[in-house]
Amino acid sequence: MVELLWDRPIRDLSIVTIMRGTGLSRPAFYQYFKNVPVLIEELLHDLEAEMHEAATAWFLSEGPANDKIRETLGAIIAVCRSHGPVFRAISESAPHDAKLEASWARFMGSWDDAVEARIRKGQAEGFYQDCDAAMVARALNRMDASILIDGFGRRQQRDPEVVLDALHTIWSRTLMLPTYFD
Amino acid sequence: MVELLWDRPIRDLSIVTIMRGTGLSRPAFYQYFKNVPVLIEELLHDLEAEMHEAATAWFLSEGPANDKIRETLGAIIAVCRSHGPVFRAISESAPHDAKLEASWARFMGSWDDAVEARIRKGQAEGFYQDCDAAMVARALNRMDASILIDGFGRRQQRDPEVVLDALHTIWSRTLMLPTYFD
DNA sequence: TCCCATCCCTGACAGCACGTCACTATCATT
DNA sequence: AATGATAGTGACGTGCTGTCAGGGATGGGA
Repeated sequence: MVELLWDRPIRDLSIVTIMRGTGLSRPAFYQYFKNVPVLIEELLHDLEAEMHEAATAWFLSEGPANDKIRETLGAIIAVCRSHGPVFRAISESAPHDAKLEASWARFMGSWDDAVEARIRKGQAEGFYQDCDAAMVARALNRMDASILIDGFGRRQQRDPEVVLDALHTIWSRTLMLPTYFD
Repeated sequence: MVELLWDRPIRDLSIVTIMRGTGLSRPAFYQYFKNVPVLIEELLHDLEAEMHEAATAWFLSEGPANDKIRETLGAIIAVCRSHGPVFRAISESAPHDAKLEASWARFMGSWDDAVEARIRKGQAEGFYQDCDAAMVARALNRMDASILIDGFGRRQQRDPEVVLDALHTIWSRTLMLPTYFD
């Protein structure tokens, strides 16, 4: 099914098309998964650890850590380069299933909390500019999610360097005090 | 139907639920619209002019125009405060319909082009910082879309001032040379 | 007043995808 | 060889979509 997601839009993801690749019949699907949204939810769960691990560089850093921001964005991009279509499937399916919507909101919410906390820490230390940490964290996270899904959610992907540069530009100019630019 | 969108998630938007409010039967829907995605596409078309008009303050401005950025963001927020659910419906339905997906991509693409052009102009004039104008424009636009739909896409909306401050913070810090901050 | 043509609307139908269930085939164990 | 468990399927009911032939109401003309 993940193979399908690389080339097909979400609207082609019926249980028939999923099972077509397996040589099994449609009802066989229900012996392994409750339904498609639950399957997608499991894929999200599998990726959650990998994503959070990718972000530790900045989350656990001290000081302005502008290079850590770049490193973390790069690691996140790397995850999306190999699993982008899964994230696309999750975000596009979420509005159509209550449980998946809740899982996706919780996933994004945990990022919002972590980023907000790290921004507050940098502000308290005097390295980051003043701003509404909660709302800015939310906005930057939504930007990342949209751009990553847009750029790496299907087979033909964008140039990772270009995306990294753009995101890092926005993150660092928003957060860093000009003094602490590398 | 727009009334429905204020309170119901997109998954509740069947033709039966749409027609329930009209006192007419389900087939009557097809006398006025080809299908639901086409109806949504018409709503998008109606909003397109209003949105572009909201952004003229910055697009047509000269110089750094940091206040025009804020004014334009505020005007866009105002449109979303009254039509947010429509934008939510469009963005959430787009992946499930090829034509609507194309319309939505074209709509966002025209914003990307306009913002990119304005950034380039500011850079040429020496008021805006150097950056990949195309990719940064795309990222900022995706951020706006996500945050606006998230914040104003249903009845219970966020505080517009908080959203405006956060977005303006990110836009201005990303684009402005520190010299030209108001 | 009566007729009829036009338009708006509806009941009913076929198509499609989903989720379930009773049933079968296969295979390991005794 | 008999038995039990497990994997897999055909067939059914449901809900939604899009279409179509038919039924009323409305309004102009004889």
